[in-house]
Amino acid sequence: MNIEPTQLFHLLSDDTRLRCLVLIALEGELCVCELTHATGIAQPKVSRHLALLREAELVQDRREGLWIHYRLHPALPEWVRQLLATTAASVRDSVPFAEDLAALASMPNRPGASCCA
Amino acid sequence: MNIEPTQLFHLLSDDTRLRCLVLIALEGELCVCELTHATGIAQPKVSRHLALLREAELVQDRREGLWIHYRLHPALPEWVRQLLATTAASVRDSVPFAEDLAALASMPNRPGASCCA
DNA sequence: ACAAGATATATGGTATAGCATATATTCGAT
DNA sequence: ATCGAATATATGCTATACCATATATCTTGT
Repeated sequence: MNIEPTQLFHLLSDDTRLRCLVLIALEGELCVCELTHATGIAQPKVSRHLALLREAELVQDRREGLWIHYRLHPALPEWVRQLLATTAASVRDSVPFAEDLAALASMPNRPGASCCA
Repeated sequence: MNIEPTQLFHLLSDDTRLRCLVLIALEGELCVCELTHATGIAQPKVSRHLALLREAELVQDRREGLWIHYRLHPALPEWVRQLLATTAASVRDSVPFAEDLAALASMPNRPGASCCA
């Protein structure tokens, strides 16, 4: 992937996209319903913004039955990965990110890897 | 300063602003005519974008005679400073940033600190 | 048939560009 | 000292392009 810096920053400049990306960066892999539940944002809106992140190859999707899981794209350049980590670490304790993480943690019936012991 | 992450990223998502910020981050302090010369962007355009960066307190200006020098704002949070450094380091060898740096280096009569021995 | 997710379209708001012009500061001449 | 010109930078104004939202609809898998 060979994203222009300005394009990267533009993708990060939207609330819906940044919240989803921070959650994905911190949790590793999340499906749309988890992102929707965590943020309280309408599903079509989440889906549309995830599509933009996917088209730019910032995230990669993986289907598993009904669910589609999103994770950071494996081919992400190191500086982008580092930038996302720095950002996620610095915002995870402030609104709305802390609330998103809390809502995600208390979500019942999560489909992802958080299933068993 | 207490900038919202999305606002920060929006400011970085414009070519003119990012080029100016990278130059300032790498050079320490630059005046408008240096930024104009280095980038080849029209002066009013540079000025207007610097004003946006100044209003967001990403940069600080200092008048010295005719010249107004811009530097990164001293009160910048550490993670923002780190993010800018990571970004600048990773783009400084690619277009258009490398050309900007070269044009700046070969600029005659620079007003800044590059004066005397 | 139902559930999860994706997409199309219309629309309203906002950012940007470009030109012209305004302000500030210095310098030279009288 | 004052006036005027020149240089550096900033700002009004307007047209335009872009982006995000919302609603409805479509697709895919069980």
